[in-house]
Amino acid sequence: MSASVHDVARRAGVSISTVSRVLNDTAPVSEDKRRRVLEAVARLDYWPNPVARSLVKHRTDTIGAVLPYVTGEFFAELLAGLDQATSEYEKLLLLSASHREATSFRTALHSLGHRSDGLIVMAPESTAAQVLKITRDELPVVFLNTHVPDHRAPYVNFDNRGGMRTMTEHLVREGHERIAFVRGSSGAFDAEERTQGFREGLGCSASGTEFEGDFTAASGYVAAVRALRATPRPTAILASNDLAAMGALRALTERSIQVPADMAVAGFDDVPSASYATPSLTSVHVPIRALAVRAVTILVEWIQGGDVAGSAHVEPLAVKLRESTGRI
Amino acid sequence: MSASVHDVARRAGVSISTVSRVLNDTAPVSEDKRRRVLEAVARLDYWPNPVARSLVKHRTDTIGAVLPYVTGEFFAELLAGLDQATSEYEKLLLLSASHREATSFRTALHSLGHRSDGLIVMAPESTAAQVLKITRDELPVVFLNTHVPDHRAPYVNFDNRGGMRTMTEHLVREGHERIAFVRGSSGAFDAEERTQGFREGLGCSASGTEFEGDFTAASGYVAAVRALRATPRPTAILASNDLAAMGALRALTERSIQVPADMAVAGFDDVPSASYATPSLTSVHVPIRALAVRAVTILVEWIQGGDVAGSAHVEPLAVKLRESTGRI
DNA sequence: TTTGATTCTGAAAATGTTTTCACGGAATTG
DNA sequence: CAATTCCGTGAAAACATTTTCAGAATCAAA
Repeated sequence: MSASVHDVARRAGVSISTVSRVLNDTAPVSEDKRRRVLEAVARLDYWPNPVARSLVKHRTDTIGAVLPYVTGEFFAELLAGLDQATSEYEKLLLLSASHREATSFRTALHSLGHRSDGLIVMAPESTAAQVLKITRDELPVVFLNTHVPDHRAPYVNFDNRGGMRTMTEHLVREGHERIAFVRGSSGAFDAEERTQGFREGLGCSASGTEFEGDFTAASGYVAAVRALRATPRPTAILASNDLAAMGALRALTERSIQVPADMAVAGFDDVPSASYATPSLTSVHVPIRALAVRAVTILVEWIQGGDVAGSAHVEPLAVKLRESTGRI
Repeated sequence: MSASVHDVARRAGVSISTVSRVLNDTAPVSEDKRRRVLEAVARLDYWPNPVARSLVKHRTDTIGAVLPYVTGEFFAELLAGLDQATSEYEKLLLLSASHREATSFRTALHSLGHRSDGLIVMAPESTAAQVLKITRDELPVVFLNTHVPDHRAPYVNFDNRGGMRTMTEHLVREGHERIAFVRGSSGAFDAEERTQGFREGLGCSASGTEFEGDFTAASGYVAAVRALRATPRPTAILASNDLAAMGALRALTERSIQVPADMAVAGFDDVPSASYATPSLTSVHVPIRALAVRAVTILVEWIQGGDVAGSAHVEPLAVKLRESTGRI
């Protein structure tokens, strides 16, 4: 068992209050005793127990993150942002992923509640109101890529709809009149928004065919195969995310369909490997890492007593053109 | 402020001990009082404060993970495994990444120490002894992909050397006599092992040229460019990980070098996107997700009092052949 | 010299739980 | 019927800190 304040106090010949005062620099202590305390701390290799500390200070120096899942490059980037920001603010990151159904979501929020000073919640398949009903304003919550219709809490989103609209408009402008669209997971807020954006972007000169999908490479593969069988055949495949686009790309290369000559392909997210695909993948760039940092920054400011009431950010997204849609 | 045991006890007209007994089912309580307690709990939406609980029980139901960084698909898979296993065991995951230098490593270990019941440590650039010197046997530590020369602690590794040796041998057998090798980060245990494996696999009939690298796509790109200039030109590029292999692949496609016809390419890790690259990437398959699960399982067993003294696992690795080395 | 402020210090309270202890009453045993 | 066991219960201790409170000592000002 490791040393406690009492051990340090005994060894230094002072009271535990004095030890605490030295360690936290919270009140003047005579030079003599300070030296003795410090020496005892070093000798015993004493580290204050953060649990006891949290109990009395009502502060855990920990930030909780509730995510739907953690696989894929998109989440790797997201986590990298969360990790970077939290460690910059000298906080720890308490992770609770794999939460898609409401019940596990609920328990996750509760067990993270007292263990962290605030939460970053990404719940594209849920809504902010449901989350806030559980935390009941007892805990700062900043939402990330989540629908917050009443703007009741700070959030950091990106323009799923606008990004996809811009991408679609670009394809139409490039002369594509029939575009196959691979949808994302049904029921997910961001997937719906992207689908909306696609429809808006089509305008009146182009027509779109939508295929089921769930953000996986497999779903993109299947959609591409089905798209190839359609008559007349579409000239472009636009997927709801890069992973699905990669799946589509694979289906096409396997069948020796030239990309972009015979079929253009585009994705969404612009994950790192999009630029390393062959052909490199045109995608809607989402600076998710920076957005995660931004969310943490807002949360930390809130925790430290700052006013973040109106902190709502919707990042505009731009298209990153690459080989898979031609005319690099 | 949320309700405490005292509030529940007062409302139910019992003592706090009784409330605790009902909630933890730790001693018989009369049916009448049990009902009243449960009703008060529901009414006040009471959730026991886990911090206070941890303080007295010396148990946090949290598992700490100390990682060198969190970017890339490899780490996404690793985290997915950690997350999956911890949530299965109803534990939380406390993450502390971005630790490569010894000093931040030290503070990370200390602050994770009292906040978690045990640690999963991946420190390829460090050694187990250094870590254990800090935790001083006060905390269960299971190592993942880390050098534990004295087998003093349980670890879950995979055969970096053997995997790379097998891959090299395969290339040699396929007729490659000059192979360019892209090294991983110097100083990292796994990088060194892979380099060793490459050298061993060459045998006497083939010759290898090694290029600097650091597990990034950029380093693979640069190495490939340099390899192309070498005379005589190598016929295969073998990278220390898939990301670097993707970078090499990119350099080659940009220069219209046919893969695998003009140049074979292979990687290590077999990340999900390796199978979606064009051409799909031959790689040494590392079941990192399953290995992470295994590490957590060992740790949890240890925490629950099991005997894990001899738990050392080194996963043998197999080569996954794909298009980038021909003869799928 | 007295007053008042300032500096330093330790005892004790507080944080929100679980667990130990002691005790009364009921049930069981001889 | 006495002795023993068992069940149900609340008071109090314990966990490892920080913080409040009050008191002692020192020092400056009047």
